[in-house]
Amino acid sequence: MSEELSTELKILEAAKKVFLAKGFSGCTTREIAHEAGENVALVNYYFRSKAALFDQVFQSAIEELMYILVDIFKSDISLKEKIAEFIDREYAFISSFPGLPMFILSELNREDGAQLKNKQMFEMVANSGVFDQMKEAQESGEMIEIDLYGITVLLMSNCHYPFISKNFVSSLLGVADEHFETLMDAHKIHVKNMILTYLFPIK
Amino acid sequence: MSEELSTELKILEAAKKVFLAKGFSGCTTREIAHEAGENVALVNYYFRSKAALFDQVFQSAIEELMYILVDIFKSDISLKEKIAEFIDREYAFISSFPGLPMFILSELNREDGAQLKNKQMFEMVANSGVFDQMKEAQESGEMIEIDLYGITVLLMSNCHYPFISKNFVSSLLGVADEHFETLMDAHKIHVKNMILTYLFPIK
DNA sequence: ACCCGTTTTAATCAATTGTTTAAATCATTT
DNA sequence: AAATGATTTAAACAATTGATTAAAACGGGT
Repeated sequence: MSEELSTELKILEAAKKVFLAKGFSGCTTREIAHEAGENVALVNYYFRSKAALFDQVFQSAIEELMYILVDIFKSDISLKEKIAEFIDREYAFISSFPGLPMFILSELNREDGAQLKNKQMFEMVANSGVFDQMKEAQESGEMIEIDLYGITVLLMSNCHYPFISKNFVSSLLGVADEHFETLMDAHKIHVKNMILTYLFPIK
Repeated sequence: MSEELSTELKILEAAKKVFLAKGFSGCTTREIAHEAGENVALVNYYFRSKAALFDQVFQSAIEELMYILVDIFKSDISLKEKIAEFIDREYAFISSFPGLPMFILSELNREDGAQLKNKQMFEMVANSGVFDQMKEAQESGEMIEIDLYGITVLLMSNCHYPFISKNFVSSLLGVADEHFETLMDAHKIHVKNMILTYLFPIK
């Protein structure tokens, strides 16, 4: 027997779904209320405004995405293992929420749009000792010379973009929806091999 | 002395600028008209509707992005050179229009949004003989086994995403705007090395 | 049964939206 | 200069937007 959600939670869940799919400018409060099966006025009653509700959804989306990073990077494994693990977990996670990367990136691009507030997450990565690990691996020659920006964009590019570009590439190459998951699995293998052998070349 | 643009062109250029920056749902016809310095009614007078104007902007954006691909792939150089050249030209082009990838991807994601109409471009790539070149390079063992999807997503990921994620990564790592171009130049080197050595490993 | 704070509802608000209209202006031809 | 068609303008249209209101319904405590 399914537990009934509170009205506030129903609206929040509906907002997540609708904002993720359509973005802030692409939907209305009425649409969110209808998705939640509640009265329009309740959106403002519980969340003050559309913008405030959006902000709550956005910040939690960011945190969900960053959590994987923090969780892996503070663990007690080698840098190479961390990166391999990150790619695996990132693909698995985004497969469950394919709209998440596009949502975050496009809303960060919107004028007067979402802002990264919670730098706490980044600081947790910084304090995980992973940067020392990087420096060490580079000094020993195990890892190539590459800065934090390069490694970040390299990983994010190859983990996020395949999902972001689904509609584009699929319609360009004529890929059916049911084949997408298989393609993504195959692509992850390529990405892992490519990035790991590039960052950690066999001497 | 600057040549005066026709009203129709002024509106079209303004529409490109505004749509690229804010997307279809993120702007109004009045905003476009104001950017063009023209009366609101002229938008509909020349382009029938906001949607029709958008469609025109979107299709031309797609064509601009695809033109590089066609132009390089039909040229008479080796596959490896084509890929290297593609990365160079893609970075140079997108540096001039940094909003283009995000615009196309996010509008293709929008419900009832933009659709890829012009498959002519893809057919020109298909007819360029580049697929035969791929098959040949793989049979000779010069290139690794990877399908068209894999190679497409690999290239697009590493050429588009760095620009798409500018706001995200910049604010995450605290990168100032004036350093972005330098970072991007450095990143292109990594991307080129990484992709080329992965696809064409030295035996 | 009554009270009282919380939640929910339907109705309404002013502002903004894309689009249309009808009149005014312009440019070209006769 | 008169006439014609194309262009431009200001005004208005109905529909939709985020948000607010006041009254109704609900629920726990006495």
